[in-house]
Amino acid sequence: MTPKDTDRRSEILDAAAELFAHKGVASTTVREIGESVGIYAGAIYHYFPSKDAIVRELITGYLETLNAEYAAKAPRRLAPRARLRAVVEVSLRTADEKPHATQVYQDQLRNVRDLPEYRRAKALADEVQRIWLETIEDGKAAGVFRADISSKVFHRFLRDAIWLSIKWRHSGDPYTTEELVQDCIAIFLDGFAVRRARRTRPPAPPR
Amino acid sequence: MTPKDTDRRSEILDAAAELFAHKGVASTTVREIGESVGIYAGAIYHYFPSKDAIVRELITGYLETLNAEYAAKAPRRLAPRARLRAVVEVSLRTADEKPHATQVYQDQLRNVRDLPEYRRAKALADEVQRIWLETIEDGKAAGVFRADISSKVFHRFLRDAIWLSIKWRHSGDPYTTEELVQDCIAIFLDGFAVRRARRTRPPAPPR
DNA sequence: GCCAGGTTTGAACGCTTGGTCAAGAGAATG
DNA sequence: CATTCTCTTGACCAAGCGTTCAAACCTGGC
Repeated sequence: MTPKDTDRRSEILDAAAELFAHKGVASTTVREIGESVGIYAGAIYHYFPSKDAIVRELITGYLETLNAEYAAKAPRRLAPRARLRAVVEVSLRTADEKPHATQVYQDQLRNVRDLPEYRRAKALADEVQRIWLETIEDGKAAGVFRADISSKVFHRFLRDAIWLSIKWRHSGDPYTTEELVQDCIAIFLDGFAVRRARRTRPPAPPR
Repeated sequence: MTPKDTDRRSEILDAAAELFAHKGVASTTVREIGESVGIYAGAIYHYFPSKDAIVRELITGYLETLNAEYAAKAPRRLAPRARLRAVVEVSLRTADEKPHATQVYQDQLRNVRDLPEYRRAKALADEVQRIWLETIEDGKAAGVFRADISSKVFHRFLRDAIWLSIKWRHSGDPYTTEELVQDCIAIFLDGFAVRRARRTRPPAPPR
């Protein structure tokens, strides 16, 4: 039976991602990964040098595609609001297509970001953040985003809301990614309050 | 040396919370907890029947104070916008005062919510969610929140943004909790876009 | 000085873990 | 049929885990 040959590797990667996402990296054993692919644990070490190498490849791969997508779909030439929308859309779509890797990334990066083996992952994560902040700052400079709220705070709120959406979206959901993007932009840019008159602080006091 | 006597128990609880929050429950050993209190691992079992009992007590205690605070500071008689603000403020303040327990709660509850030992924790978590949703629904009914965005989605975005703020706030931050509450409400209710004219969808199409 | 009882020790137990490895299975090639 | 090579097996570590427990330690009251 050799319908898939070099596929074993990615089969292991997928199975590991699912298990890691579902019950955490630390409490997933190499034996479980093997079991869910239908091989013994020892065979896994034919494809990967260690359990941690699997985790690392998952995280790095995820961040690479994310960055590539940002570059392709959210170039700087877009107007800030459109670019932010594109960034949000790419983030949500990637989370939707690779939910397991996304989750592993969130759960793990904080614990390992200072380890030398993860230097590349950290660099990629920094680049992701750079793009977000650049988009927000450009929008402020253009006068379309509020200058009275810290870019970092806004970035973190928005990023966390997006990243965590994978935890509550389940596959059989009729709520599409497109709708989610729509609602996300609606809430974060225009607010959840019904618009009657000006309600709170005046926009962008000069300072 | 007996300045604190029955305090041993809470000393263990605090030390465990800090370790759990910092490196995860699974990869924190009972020996480490003991070490950080200055006793041997065995002695911990004089106060707690198991490691899991410590986790459970942390989570349950956190959810209890959170619910009590909601009841005290965000009663239903408040107007929806004020009540939502109060809920946000209580959540952020509790996260600020008990950052470790908050983090353990976030990291763990998803993994254990169906275990019978955690029935009480699950009930408390459900009550927390009930209060959030009630506040949002009341606001929609009163016409001050947008009816064109799902309450669940808004709740989840806001909740996740708040819960995760503890991950990026560090103790020496000059950014106060009061400011954070302010910015949080500003973003989520009024939006990050500068208000010029109506920008996107009309408010609350009847349906 | 002595006792009683809560508290701590320190070693041990049973078990699981990530990782290793010599041996072999299986197919493809010649 | 023999050779070669990739992939898999299954037993095997050493290390580390949560937990247990008899024995020792303290400390306050008599």
